[in-house]
Amino acid sequence: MPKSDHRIRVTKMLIRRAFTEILRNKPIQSISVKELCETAGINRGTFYSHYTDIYDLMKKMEEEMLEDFQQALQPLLEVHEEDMTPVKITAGIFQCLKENADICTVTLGPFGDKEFAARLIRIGRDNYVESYQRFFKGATPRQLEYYYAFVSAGCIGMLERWLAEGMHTSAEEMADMAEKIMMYGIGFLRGEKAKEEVKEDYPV
Amino acid sequence: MPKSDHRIRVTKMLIRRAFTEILRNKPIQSISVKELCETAGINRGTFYSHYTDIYDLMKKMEEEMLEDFQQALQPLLEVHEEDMTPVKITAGIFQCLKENADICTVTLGPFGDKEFAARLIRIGRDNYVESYQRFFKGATPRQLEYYYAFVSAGCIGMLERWLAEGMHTSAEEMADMAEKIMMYGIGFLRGEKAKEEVKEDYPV
DNA sequence: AGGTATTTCAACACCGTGTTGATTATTGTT
DNA sequence: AACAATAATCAACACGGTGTTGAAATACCT
Repeated sequence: MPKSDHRIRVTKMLIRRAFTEILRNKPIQSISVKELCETAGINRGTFYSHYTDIYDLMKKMEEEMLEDFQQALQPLLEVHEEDMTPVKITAGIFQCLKENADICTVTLGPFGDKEFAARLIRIGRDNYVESYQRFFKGATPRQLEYYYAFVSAGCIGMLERWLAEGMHTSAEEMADMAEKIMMYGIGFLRGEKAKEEVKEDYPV
Repeated sequence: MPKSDHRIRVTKMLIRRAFTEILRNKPIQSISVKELCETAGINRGTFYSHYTDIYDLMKKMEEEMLEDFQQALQPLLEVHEEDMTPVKITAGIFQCLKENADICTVTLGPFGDKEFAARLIRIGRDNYVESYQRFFKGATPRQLEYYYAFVSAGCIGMLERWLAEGMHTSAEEMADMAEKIMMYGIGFLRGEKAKEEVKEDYPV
């Protein structure tokens, strides 16, 4: 039982390369299987033996990226050492997305898939929300809900802008900005005077 | 020259009603003109005399919604009285979207159009950014850029959640939450202790 | 080299598309 | 009420992409 045939890997690679290639100048809804196979240089029947349609292809590509993402996130969250600050975790996330930039730029781009961003958010959600929940006992569940909705979407928004600008800023700097905005809101633009007041209350 | 034929308005109404109806349980990419016309109860040729395809229909619907949106926003931004607080403006925005809920729920929903949300953001952008720019002289342009990317996407995220939950929370409360998160970040969950420190610095 | 798995190729019926021209129905105007 | 103009309907059409088939060719792994 050969778990990975060389031909299959080549074929999938060709398909995916052609897919991201086409997706650069054309929205996904106007990509046909025929066109994809022509630019990939493979037979149309071969495509159908791996995917059911274009959207199935996209879903599967996203799936694999998310697995990478989760795998990269795991060690960051497990290590409970004192030098594992929230900023480092966030930086790790940015770094991971930078490494999968080819997929992320299209799937998070203007023609991208909203559901993908939503799933990206959900992964972080479970890990963060409970520590927030436990900590901010004064806050209502609804407030927590909306706070999370805001900051998660906000991070994605920052991420999209980052990818759109070619990721010139370092992952660490991005993480630092994201962290500060989440912590201090607009105070982020005024420096970090409020930092010390909040620091000791923040859950690790 | 009859500027508005009764038949046309009826037809368009039927089309749009059927469109939002179908969009409730199915992504836009799998909606065919044929299916749309059948549920709308009109001839397929009639559709093509008004729109070129499904996406053209969506774009035109969004267009009209955005005009409404901009019109509703205008008076809020023009009035420079002291009782026109940022919260009231934001509340006005939420209220406007609530009134166009039928379109917004689908176009901002999981199967919605990313570009629509992006345009919604851009409308507010020009108005807000310059006042931020003028005020936060210490901040770099890039920081401003990313701050705006974060909070605009954050507001949309909150909005999506709001629409998804049936808009039970009042527009004012939503606006208040959004405002506080933008201002104080996670401090929002801890009450408003930091409020006074920042207030006098915030641009009207 | 062997048998197996994958890709290729041509062909097929099927369905939605976008357009056409003729016909019918509805509108605003006189 | 009668008119011309406009809009909606209908049937029909060519076109192109879809998804599947079976046989032949090719590449893989041991």
